[in-house]
Amino acid sequence: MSDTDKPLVLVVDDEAAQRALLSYNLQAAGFRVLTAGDGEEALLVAVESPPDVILLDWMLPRVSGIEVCRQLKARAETRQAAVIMVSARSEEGDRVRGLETGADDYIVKPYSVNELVARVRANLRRVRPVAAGQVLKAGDITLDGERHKVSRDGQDLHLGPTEFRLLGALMERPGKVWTREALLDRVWGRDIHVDTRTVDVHIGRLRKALCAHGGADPIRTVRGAGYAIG
Amino acid sequence: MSDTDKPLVLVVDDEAAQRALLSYNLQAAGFRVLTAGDGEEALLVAVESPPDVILLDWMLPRVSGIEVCRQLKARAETRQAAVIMVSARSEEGDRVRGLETGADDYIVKPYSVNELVARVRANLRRVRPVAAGQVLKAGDITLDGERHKVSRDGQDLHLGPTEFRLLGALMERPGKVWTREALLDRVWGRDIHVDTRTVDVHIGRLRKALCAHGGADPIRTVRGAGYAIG
DNA sequence: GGGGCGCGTGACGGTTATGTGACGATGGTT
DNA sequence: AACCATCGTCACATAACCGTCACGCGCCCC
Repeated sequence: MSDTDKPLVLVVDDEAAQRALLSYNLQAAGFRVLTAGDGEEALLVAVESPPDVILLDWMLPRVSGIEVCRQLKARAETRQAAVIMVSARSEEGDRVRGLETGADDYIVKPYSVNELVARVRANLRRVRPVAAGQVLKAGDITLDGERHKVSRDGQDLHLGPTEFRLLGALMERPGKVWTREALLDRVWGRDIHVDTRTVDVHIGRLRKALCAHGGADPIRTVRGAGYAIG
Repeated sequence: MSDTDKPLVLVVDDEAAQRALLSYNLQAAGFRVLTAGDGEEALLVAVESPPDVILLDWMLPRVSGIEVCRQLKARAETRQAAVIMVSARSEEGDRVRGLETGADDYIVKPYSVNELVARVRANLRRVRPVAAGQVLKAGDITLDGERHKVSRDGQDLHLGPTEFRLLGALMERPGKVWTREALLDRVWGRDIHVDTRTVDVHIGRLRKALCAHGGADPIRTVRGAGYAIG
């Protein structure tokens, strides 16, 4: 139940001891953790159950971390995950190459566990504020990312999964006008073949849910542009 | 629709791999991307559909990047685009020569994709503030590109999509007198066949909207030339 | 002063974007 | 197996918006 809500971190490292250490600490910090011992396994696992954050060791047997990162960023299921490259070297060249392939952050060994967890949190908050369990507010609407609950004026509301994610996206930046394409990217995932009008329908359902106990429509339609909240 | 709103970036590089990498990352960052493999192609493409930002490799076959830049800055269609020169060398001399020919920015290989995207964004803010989500002010009028909101003296105003874009164009350069043709290019998009008088009508509607809550007409008509704001 | 020209503007028909109810498909649960 | 919730698509209605026209006015130049 509340287990599926927790952010999912994938740890990719060829040393079992390292995997165990990170896994333990990350779980203690409230994340679900998957592990993989090499690049191929990492790709399989990541596609199977797409993580929110991926800790990727630079040195991997067979397939290099850099290549894994490239492939992760090329797949629809894993593209929006935050990738943190972990490296034993500190050369600037590697750093540059790591970021070039699309890594979102970079951490150099040796590091403290606290620092690592902090980095994971920071990236998570950036990529998935709702999944990070933050509480968002816009006007009289409150969205609890941890409990997956939405309330208006104290009244709890019932939303479907898609409506919840849609509202989450809108509330990440109250006032910002999202195009339908941007919302499809954010809520449905990239290159999912879904008609852009589907957004309209779900906005309609979301509106109905938000106004179930009365109150004005909090969602603003901007003709020719998209939708915004607040 | 919202597609026309997205900023357009032209990538000029003779290496296909480089073009693909940049293209992918820029698209992921929300830009539309065109590519060209040499200087001649770049000029053709740029005139055909004028980009907002041009990434121009220094080393190009046949025509040098510096020459392409000069020609781009000499043409009306591409003059207002931001040109970012990309160079493998780091000599100060080249940098100076690059900026002398009219390049707006300069980036040296190797660079991280994040850095590059940041540079593109920065230049875009200068060239296309509204699409970049900037907030523009002219007198007592405020236009918020991200929220698609216009207010005067604190009062929110309601504008149609075309009026919004029209006001955006005018406010990007307060005081500048725009010809009707220039506004048609900018607001309606080129290769749209629309009567130039249509501009007048929309200026009229815009005026009405801007003065809905009182205040003087902020738009100045320059007889025989066009319109300006501020 | 008169004519020409450029501009402002109200009206109007056509087009487009959006709201919304209905429907079948899907997958999980009892 | 039947039920329930949710999803994506479609079709239709409607309201907002657009582009054009026509008319009238004021400015400018002769």
